[in-house]
Amino acid sequence: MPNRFYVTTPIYYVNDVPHIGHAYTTIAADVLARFYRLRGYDVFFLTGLDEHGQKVQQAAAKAGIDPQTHCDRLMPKFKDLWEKLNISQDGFIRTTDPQHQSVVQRCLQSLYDKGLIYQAEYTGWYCTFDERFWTEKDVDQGLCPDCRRPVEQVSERNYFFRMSQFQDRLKEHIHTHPEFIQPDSRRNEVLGFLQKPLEDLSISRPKSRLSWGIELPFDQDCVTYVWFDALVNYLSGLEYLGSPSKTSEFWPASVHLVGKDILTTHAVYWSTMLMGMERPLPQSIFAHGWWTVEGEKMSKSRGNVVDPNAMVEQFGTDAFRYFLLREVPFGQDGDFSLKAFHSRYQAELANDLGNLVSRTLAMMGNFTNNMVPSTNSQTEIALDQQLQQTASTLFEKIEHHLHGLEFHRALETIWGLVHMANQYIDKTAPWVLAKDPEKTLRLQTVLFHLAEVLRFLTYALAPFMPHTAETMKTRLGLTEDISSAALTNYPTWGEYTYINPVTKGASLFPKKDMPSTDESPPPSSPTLSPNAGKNTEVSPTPSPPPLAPSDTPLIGIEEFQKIQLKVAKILEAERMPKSSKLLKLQVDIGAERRQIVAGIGKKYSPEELVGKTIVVVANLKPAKLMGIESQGMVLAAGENEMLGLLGVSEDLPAGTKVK
RNA sequence: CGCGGGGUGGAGCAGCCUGGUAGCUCGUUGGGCUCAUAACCCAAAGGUCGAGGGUUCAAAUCCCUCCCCCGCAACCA
Repeated sequence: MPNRFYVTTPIYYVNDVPHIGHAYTTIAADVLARFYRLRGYDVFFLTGLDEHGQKVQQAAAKAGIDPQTHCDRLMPKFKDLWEKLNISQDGFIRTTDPQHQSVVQRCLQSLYDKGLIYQAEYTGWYCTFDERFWTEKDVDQGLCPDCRRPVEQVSERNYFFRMSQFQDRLKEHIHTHPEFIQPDSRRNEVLGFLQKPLEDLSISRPKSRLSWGIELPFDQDCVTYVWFDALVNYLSGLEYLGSPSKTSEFWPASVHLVGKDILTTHAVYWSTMLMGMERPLPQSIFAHGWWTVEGEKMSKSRGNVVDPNAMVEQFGTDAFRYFLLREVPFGQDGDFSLKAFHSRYQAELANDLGNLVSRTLAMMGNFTNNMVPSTNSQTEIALDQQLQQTASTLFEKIEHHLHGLEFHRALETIWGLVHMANQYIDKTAPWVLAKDPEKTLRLQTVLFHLAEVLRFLTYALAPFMPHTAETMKTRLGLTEDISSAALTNYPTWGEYTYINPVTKGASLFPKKDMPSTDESPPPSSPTLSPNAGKNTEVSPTPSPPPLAPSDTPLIGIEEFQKIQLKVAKILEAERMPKSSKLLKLQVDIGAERRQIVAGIGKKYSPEELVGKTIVVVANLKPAKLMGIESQGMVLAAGENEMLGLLGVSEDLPAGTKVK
């Protein structure tokens, strides 16, 4: 009976624009899947899309199409990207698949039948605009903490899953299964979360508020809430996308890869759901880190979201895959910078690996007529043994590192061999041997050793850089299959008989100029809706909803004239205590003096502001900010982040009207 | 005292849990080589391990205090 390996990515929210975060998880899963296939395991690799929920419903309504059509239109951006990134998923699930929906309903029904789902009245503060509930604590003076509109107290019928029942069992499980939640720091986080009493989980929404979802089998007025729908994909995908005979054999999953933001959901919600359904828990849930971009948090408003498509165009699929996994340990946060990418590309891919392949094959072309010679054991020396030794232990090490999801260490180890091969060439100096006819046997031995190293590297790289491995295989004239079950046993040094000529070919990784930063990718396709709300946590990096200009209604001139803008001079400025953003300003607006609190403290220091001439709204209703009254508002540019104050180009006196 | 992460040669990091010659990559400098994608190989220089105090025969590592940076939360009239 073959070993089995079942790996999943989260299902991504279809309304999101695919970015580096999505690519990261999926590439990692792909490497694992490819590696275990190579090792002869029976592998199932599942990824897909979460297509239900409010944001989809809204976006579709806005586009004037039905939600399913909307999803069908968006789906290819993910599927195409996975193709481009050489992702070898065995199943691509969509939560709108009818089969998925029926599995979800079956799960709901089984929990309901066991008395694990009950109905209750939920009362909370509801914001109609955001269409969401807030807790007592969130609500600020009767206003929605998000949009500052008034909230109202609303009660609605809801179904709850008795999650609280499983709290102790879950804690126990985590304690007795150290591998269950990884890395360790995350495990502690979850245990910390479980210190507090666990509440029951709301799993339904009335159709009146949300219709785009899966109907509860026991109440046609409700749909199930996103989490229940989404998490069940890990079971349902197996059931109808996997080969039927294998369904039961693949569960429990070997590893769920998730972003750190959705760890609790998986570790707690999903685990307790499985307990309720009397299914075994996954062997492990691994939470990886997040990427910043050039040192900054990735966000749409900053416009620094990395489009994987653009990276692939610039550096190629394999280089992108390599960089993501090599740059940062999988459990940690990392920074994506073009400079770092370029530097690794140049040094490690072009110079170390690419050049190794190139110089080796060139020597075979020059000295042995493009053939791999055979070794002559009599001429072997300690140096050769050392190389053999390192190559022969390579796969054990890779397997060890991949078992712990230490992709970067696996790659580091592979590059250790690359490095050693380059040293070997230098020390053996084949070009010197080639000049001396008496050294022909030794030359052949050296070149044979180099061929073997390249053959081993080909296998080792196959899961990480499938295309490169394929090219190397062709160049070396290998006849072996490097895609599946080829490493059921690790390769043995010297076992392979080279019969085909080698071909040098073009550079594996041609040198590149440092790409200019302003060569940013074009904005995403106009059919994409910019919505990605907070309830889309199945995707690794939910983005804040950006402003949609088209939503802003036009106003007439008379309305604009209600706003009284004036030129003002800053007299004093000081920081508000305990606030990083707020500054308290005293400004002169001609006739009077005003105190204004402004959120510009990140960009400006109080000292540099004094004496500046700015523009303020003079007739804004006063408000209190952190206890201090603000009698107006300064005008500044920028979306989420304040980028600059508005001034006037002429030196105008304070109080001048602006229109 | 809101939560968390971090401060180690020019840059980016490892080491810290389980005290005992401070390590890696890049960069710099010098050298070697000419098979190769001006690539490769060797060597050297460069560090009060944020500050102070404590424990110890011994502290980057353990304990206390302080300073600074970065996320999150709050704040953005």
